[in-house]
This record gives sequence, C-alpha cells and structure tokens, in this order.
Amino acid sequence: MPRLNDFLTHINLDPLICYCREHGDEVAYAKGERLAQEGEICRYMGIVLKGYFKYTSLNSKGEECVTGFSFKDEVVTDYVRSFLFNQPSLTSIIAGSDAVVLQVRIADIRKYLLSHNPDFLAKSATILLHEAYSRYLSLHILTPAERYAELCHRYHDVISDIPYQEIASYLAISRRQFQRIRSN
Amino acid sequence: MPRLNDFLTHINLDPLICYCREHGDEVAYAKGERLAQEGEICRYMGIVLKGYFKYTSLNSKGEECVTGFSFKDEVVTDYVRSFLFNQPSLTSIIAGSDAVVLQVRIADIRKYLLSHNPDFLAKSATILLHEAYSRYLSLHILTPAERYAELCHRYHDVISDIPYQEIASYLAISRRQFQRIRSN
DNA sequence: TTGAGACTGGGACAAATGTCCCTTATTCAT
DNA sequence: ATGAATAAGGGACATTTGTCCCAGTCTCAA
Repeated sequence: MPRLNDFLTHINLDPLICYCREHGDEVAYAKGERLAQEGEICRYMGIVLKGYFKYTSLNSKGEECVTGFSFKDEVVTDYVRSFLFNQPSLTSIIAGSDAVVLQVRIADIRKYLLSHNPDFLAKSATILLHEAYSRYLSLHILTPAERYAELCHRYHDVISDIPYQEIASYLAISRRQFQRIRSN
Repeated sequence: MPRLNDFLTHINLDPLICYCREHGDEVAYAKGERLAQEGEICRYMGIVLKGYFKYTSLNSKGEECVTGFSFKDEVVTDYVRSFLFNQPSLTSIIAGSDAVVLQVRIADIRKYLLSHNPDFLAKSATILLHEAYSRYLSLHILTPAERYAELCHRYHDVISDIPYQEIASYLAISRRQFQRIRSN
C-alpha cells in the first residue's frame, strides 16, 4: 500500500518542463504583451526563458492588481482555471519586461499528459494547493512590510528587476505607502 | 466576464462524508475548545453536526486572526497541512460555539482512502486548489465591504450566528471598522 | 541634442482605519 | 437578584494609508 511520503515524492512539475523542452516554440513577448487575458481561456503554457511575467486581476475600480509573478525557469500559464478546469482565466498574464517563453498549446500538453501521465493533473494540484494556501494565509496574517521581506527572501536574485509600483500592487498597498515602508 | 462569486465552488467531499457517517464518533466541543492547534499535526477529521468552527492563525502581534470557518454539514480539519501532507498545522481550529462533530482519526481515514479510493487525495486537492485560489484573489482585489457581501451571500443562513468581531477578523479589519461598514 | 515616456522620491493634504474608551444588552452561573 | 463575562454600538482622537502633486533621473527613438 502506498505511504504518504510516496504520494508526495512523486509530485513535481518536471513533466511540464520536459514536455515544453521537447515540443515548445520560443516565442518573444514585448513588454506589456499578454500571454493570457482575464475572462478568456488561456491557450498556452510555457517556461520563462528570459524576462518575467506578472499576473493581474481587475478590482472594482477597474485597476489591474498584481497577484503574482513568473520568473526565469518557472512555468507561466493560467494553471488553475484554464489548464486544470478549462475555464476562463481570472487573471491576465502580462510580460513585465521583454521576455522569451518556450511555449506549447495547453490542448496539446493536456492530451499528452492524459495519455502518458494521467495522474499528473491531480497531483500537481496538490503542490499548488499547498502554495495557494500559504499565500492566502500570508496575505491574511502578515503586514505588507513582512510580505515584502518574504518576497525579497524568496526572489532576492530577481526582485531588483521589478518596478516598485508592481511590487506595491502585489503587496496590495499604494506606491506611496510602499515607498514609506522601504525608507525604514 | 465571470464574476468572482461564480467561483465559490461547492466542494464534493462525499467519500469523506460517507466514511465519517459510517465510522465516526460524535464528539462534543464546548465553545472555545480546539480540534487542532497551530504548530501540531491535527489528528482528527469530522463533519460538523452542530455549531461551527473557526480557523485561526497567529500574526506577528500574537493575535489569533480568523482565516476561515466550517459550518454545519461541512468537513472540519486541517486539510492541507495535516491531512494531505502530514505536517504541523498552520492554523488552530476552535469551536466558535458549543458544537458536535462526527469525527474519525485522520490516520484511519487516510489508510482507508489509500486502499479503497487512491485517487481521492489528489482529486480533492484539485477542487480545494480552485477554492484556495479564489480566496487568495478575493483577499487581493476585493475591499472588505465586498468580501463581507460575498460572505453574506454564501453563508446567508448561518452568518447571523457568528459574532461580528470574528467576521471582522476574517475580513482582516478591526471590529470598529467593520461596524462602520455595516452602518452603511 | 531633444523630447516623450516610464519610473522614482517625497511633500501636502484628505480619507480611511485603528485604538481607546464608555455605555448598553444579554447570558449564565452562583 | 447579582455580578461576571461576552458582545455590540459608537464617540473622540491618533495613526496609517491613499491621493494628488511636482521634480528629478533614466532610456530610447527621432
């Protein structure tokens, strides 16, 4: 009978990365171009080769709030809604800089995974659940300053490439307030 | 374009519920008693038969912030960290009122599921990921007033049983500010 | 070189929010 | 009945945060 540790150790995102390496096309995105549009199903998944992407969602004032990033060597796509559920994306995915992505069509990679690695979709969700849950908690119980420290720690090597205004939006505070936090 | 409320999915956790119905013990919790303690692995899972539970996590001031609830007929446990990953809980689970739970040991139900329904853990994670992701987004892009409206809409039948101060904590605002929002 | 556009720091003020109170109502055990 | 504990409403004030600016820097294309 499988033990829990076995269940965990078999989960990682390598199958996505391998598939993209083998079948992906290098696609260039100019800063500001979109890989996904909020309200539409995202059709592509990729590995970031250069630059970075930001995930944004509209709030009730019509502003695009930054809710996440994908940096070099990370997967970029609307994983939850488009990839797993084949439903319209809740976020836009926008190139934060000129960027290059090794990308494949979601329809193709899904077909491939369903026939070669049918457990993958559900298992990948387990990892991402852990991640999403942590992010929800940190948004709930940490102050913006604490979350900024966390972000710097996690992404110390790329954080300097992101404009402060995008980090402020990610922290859910104004640019002005973020400036005050940094000057302490 | 889809609205956020559409993504508050109903979670189909039937296998858990069936197992608890068949093997569970009715356990009474006095208001304030804990089903899980932050920092320790939660050992029980149950169905709420009476009353409700609140999920809390400590912030850096040492205050217990409410991050979620389980109401009648819902599953109550530390699902992500303790049940799926067998790791210490990030939240305490506290009876918000005198409560009764039909509960089983996590070790038992997991053993049962792994042998009778091995896909269940990963599949349930897919659904919960959808939920956790929506919660993260709503915390990011909705105002406290909007999230209160969402909460009322989703839990209109039980919302009146929760003290306002707990709802305020769930919305991540002060009791005073919540009172101001309500008086509009 | 020059001007447009993007990004930043920070002043001044307004608005939102938190803190500290006090009062009232309710429940519950003694 | 009575006092303690719990929860709620809301006034007064301090603090935090947002908004609206403007000026300075940098990049880049004409």
